[in-house]
Amino acid sequence: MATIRDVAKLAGVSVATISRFLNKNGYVNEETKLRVEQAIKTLQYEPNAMARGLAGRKTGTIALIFPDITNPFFAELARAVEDVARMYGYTVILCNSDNQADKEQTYIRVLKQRYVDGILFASYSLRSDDVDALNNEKIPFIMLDRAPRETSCTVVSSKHLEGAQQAVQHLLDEGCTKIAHIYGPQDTVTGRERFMGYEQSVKHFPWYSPSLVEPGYFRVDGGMEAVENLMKRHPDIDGIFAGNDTMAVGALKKLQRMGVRVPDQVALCGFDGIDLTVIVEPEITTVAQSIYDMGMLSTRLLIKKIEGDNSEDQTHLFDVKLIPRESTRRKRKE
Amino acid sequence: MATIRDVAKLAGVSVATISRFLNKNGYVNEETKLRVEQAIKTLQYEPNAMARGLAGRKTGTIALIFPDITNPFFAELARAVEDVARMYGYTVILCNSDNQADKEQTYIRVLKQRYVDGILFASYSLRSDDVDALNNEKIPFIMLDRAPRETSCTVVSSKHLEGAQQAVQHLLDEGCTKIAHIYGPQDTVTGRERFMGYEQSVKHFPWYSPSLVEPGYFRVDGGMEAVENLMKRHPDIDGIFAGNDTMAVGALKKLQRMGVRVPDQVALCGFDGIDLTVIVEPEITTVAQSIYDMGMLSTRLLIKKIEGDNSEDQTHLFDVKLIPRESTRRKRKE
DNA sequence: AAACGATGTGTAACCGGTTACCTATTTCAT
DNA sequence: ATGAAATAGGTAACCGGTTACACATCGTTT
Repeated sequence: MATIRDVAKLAGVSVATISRFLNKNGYVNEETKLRVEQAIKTLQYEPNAMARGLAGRKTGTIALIFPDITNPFFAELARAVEDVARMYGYTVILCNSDNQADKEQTYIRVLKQRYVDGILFASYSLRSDDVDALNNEKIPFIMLDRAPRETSCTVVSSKHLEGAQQAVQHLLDEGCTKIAHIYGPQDTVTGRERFMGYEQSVKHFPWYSPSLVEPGYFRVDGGMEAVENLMKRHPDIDGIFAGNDTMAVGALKKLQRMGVRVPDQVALCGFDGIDLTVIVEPEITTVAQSIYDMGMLSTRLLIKKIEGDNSEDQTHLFDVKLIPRESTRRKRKE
Repeated sequence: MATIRDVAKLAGVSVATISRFLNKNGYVNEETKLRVEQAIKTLQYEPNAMARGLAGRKTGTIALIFPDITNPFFAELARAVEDVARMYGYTVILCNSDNQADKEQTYIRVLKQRYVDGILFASYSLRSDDVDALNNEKIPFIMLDRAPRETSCTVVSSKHLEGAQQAVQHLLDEGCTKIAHIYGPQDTVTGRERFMGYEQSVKHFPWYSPSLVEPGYFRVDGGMEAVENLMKRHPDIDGIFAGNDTMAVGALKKLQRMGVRVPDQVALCGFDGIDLTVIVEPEITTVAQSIYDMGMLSTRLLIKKIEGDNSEDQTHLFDVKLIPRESTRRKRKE
């Protein structure tokens, strides 16, 4: 493989000129440019990213740390991140943390060694002091759906609380008179805020009871189990708001197995807007997040930071949108 | 950040000794080792991967090129690859090709620049001469489900043909008397071999007709459309073998919409064994590939190659396994 | 006693870029 | 006419590792 010195020799200039040409900084005469271009072409020269990284402390690499690529939500996010990164000439490193703090720590260490230019976090186990550490080391990073207390950093998230309220309101509008909630892990912002949204929307109703909520761990089987418990306690439930789509899918499955008709007997609404919701029958009403857009924005923000943007850290909140589908389309009482 | 020279100074030895210690090659006195260890700890020294890569031409990075991370099959594959890679101290770069040759070309160029140690291909647009080029440049790589003609390389794949035959046989065993096939892209090995398996299994039946097959493009909507066309042409179809699970899910959806009972009226079988098949109701019978295992094996093979294994290129064929589920559980005629 | 291999460590070149600093010429405003 | 600014490009140090080679010591073999 040709090196920059080979090119310099062939073009009859110094390496500095080649470097200036490549990086488009400093002055290079037009004629010289042509000669350099020619030399690069004949030698099929490709600058070595390793050397570049070492000398310039830029690797053109960003890391994406999240729980599990197998989860459709994160897969879509990853897709957006990779698309944008490629557009800007960056490469994406994939890190599955399984929400385990130690894995995350290892990743951070390894990524530092590898001089990644920035990190995108969509994982929940990060502690506040880890965030501080990153800040101190001046590694640009963005948090998705997670705002560490007290430390300033850029956060990209959705209006979970508002979305949850919309979901419950929608169920009420469809005529539901007793609405349960399957909630996600309460150590996540998403799980917590959606729970709160539900609670705030229903607590003033006479039918409300704390036994109308059940954990579902953001998983399909969790949703199934939750439904079973809920229906056992309250056979007269006629609406369920699941804290995410995965649990909603599980809920639907269990309801169908139990012979409960959706939406006539029980209406069901999820949260996230992943494709799974339109794959099942009936299709599930959901509060859609702009997953792809969130991925795009966070990547753009990260790259901006990497490339020297020093503006204040900000929290970006995305609107969510209720998408009514069959799982809540109830025949109205006249 | 501390460098190797800082460590050397503190430990009172030369950089060579530190390097030898770190890489466990060459002799280092036991007492010296202790001093070096101590120095590394006090300075919180982390070797710089960039410098290592430049000097040693090893980056500890492998790339995974496939169509789309959003596809559950590839997501699971990616998960396996990342898990194994992490175990061996490698980092995974994510590349979505969308099966576009130009994107793949760009990736290969970029990845070469970045000195990835090896590449895992699960994308289909690669041409034979591209493979040759990789071979010439001595970049270790593995192909998943794709054997380029004439060039030798390591391939990891499944017994698609056999699996397809199993699927059809299973439908026959369940009493189906007219079986259609929704096929995937014929420029993919997977699509082609499964089609062939179907054809070979049914062509000798009197009911067989070429109009019993319909393309579904490996997509949900493709599966839906295919079912519509098939049922229009042959309302008496009582079994469908879909070339992958995604299309099977689409087929199920359309059948349900059309009011066709699954499995009583039409039995349905997919291929791949992704989670989607147990999320829908009824759960879909499928020919499961060992997706995770395939990912693990190919990553192991790749890393072996990277670390100097020169043994002959081989083709590894995984067994597939039919998993009977509700979508084919028909009441037998006595 | 000489020769040899194993052990232990240091020196310095090298990997392939970037860039601070320097020199030289040309342009242009005062 | 003159000095500042813009243009053009070269030299060499530097990024932080790896490793070939040299050298020294010590135990073992012949």
